[in-house]
Amino acid sequence: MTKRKVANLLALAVLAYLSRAPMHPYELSKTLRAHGDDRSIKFTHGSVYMVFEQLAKAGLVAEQETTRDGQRPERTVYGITPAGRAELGDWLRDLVGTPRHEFPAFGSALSLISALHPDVVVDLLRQRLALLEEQRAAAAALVDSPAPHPLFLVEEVYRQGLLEAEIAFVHRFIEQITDPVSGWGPMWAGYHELNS
Amino acid sequence: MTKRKVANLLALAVLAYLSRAPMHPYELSKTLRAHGDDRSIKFTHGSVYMVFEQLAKAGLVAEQETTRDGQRPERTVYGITPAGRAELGDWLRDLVGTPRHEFPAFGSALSLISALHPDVVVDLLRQRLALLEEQRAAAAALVDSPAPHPLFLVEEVYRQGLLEAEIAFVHRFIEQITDPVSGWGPMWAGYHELNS
DNA sequence: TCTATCATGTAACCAGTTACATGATTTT
DNA sequence: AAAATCATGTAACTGGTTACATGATAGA
Repeated sequence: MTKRKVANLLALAVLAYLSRAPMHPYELSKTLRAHGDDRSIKFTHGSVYMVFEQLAKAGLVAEQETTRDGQRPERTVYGITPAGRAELGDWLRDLVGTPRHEFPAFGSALSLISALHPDVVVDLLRQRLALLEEQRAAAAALVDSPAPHPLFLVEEVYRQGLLEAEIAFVHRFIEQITDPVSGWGPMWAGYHELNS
Repeated sequence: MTKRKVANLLALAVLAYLSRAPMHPYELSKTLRAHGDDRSIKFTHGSVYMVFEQLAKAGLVAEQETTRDGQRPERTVYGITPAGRAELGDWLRDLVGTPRHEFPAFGSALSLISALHPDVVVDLLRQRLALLEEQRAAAAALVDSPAPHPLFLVEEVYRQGLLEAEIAFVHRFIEQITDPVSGWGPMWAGYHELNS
């Protein structure tokens, strides 16, 4: 996997949309939000412009025309280049075919969690559980809503699966701490006294 | 959740370790790797120095002494401040108690996957499955290895849960595409012809 | 007509990664 | 004694976020 000229996943979305039709950055920004792509890709208004610039510099998109509508600012329309099309395909295949190590924040927190007292951890986990269950309900509503084709919601289904797994994990974790006979609580609390 | 002065999760780990004993950046870097924290937190040698600087600027750690060992470069030892201790606790509680929306790369790819032909998608998913199963085996080996206390592996257990969920999802997705009677393959392929 | 919001873009700042630098050990 | 690796740090580049700017509609 040799380094991509533009690594940001927003760039992947830009290439994907431009492979359908040329657009100017603002329009793309709107389209992304309209399609709910902000659920799966992180971007802001400003970053869209940045990505266009980077893609242009890398030769993956090219300025196509500059139009003006009344006295509004000029709009620069970009189209995808053949190199851009190739990159789009290659990148997508890479992402789908090869899992990469990621760093979810909750995992990081777990690795340092012994710095908290077990009693507060249990409280926090219960709170998390409640919030996760809310998210689960929201995701379920989305997935069950009428859609053009379930393929367009497949990413939500994936999230749901992850959510479900996290909920199960938090449940088990709470039990491991609080189990009255073999729970980690006392040992953890003791260890906690020692330092702090 | 008012904005943190230093947002990088590496900073959280630094605070956690310094809450035990003062250290200099290089030593901390080594300690983190020795503890396998690089599985849950992304950092490089260089970023550790950066984070110390940021933390110092924010008043969460403070330079404590500057020592020199033979003709090696000077080492600057930092200690956590009371403000740092407070930030550590607050931040951890926030991370554990409140789930935040994240953007796994596979999810982003899924949201754009219709740009690929369904046949290659199935191939790629099968490849992914094989790699995921390897990771699962590796994670299982880790979790089953003898450890001081399972609490120190709780983060790996979490990862395992996510992995398991992803494997299940990929399985189902493959079936949805390839099912001979109601599979999405043909429709998807047709739609794909239209543009490109 | 005033205010709010939309449409479009630029610029400044900050954080993170990579590469570089250099003396000290250890290995061959 | 040469080569490799460790120990420690700095600097340059680059990417991403936030804030700012400004004319145009639309709503009150």
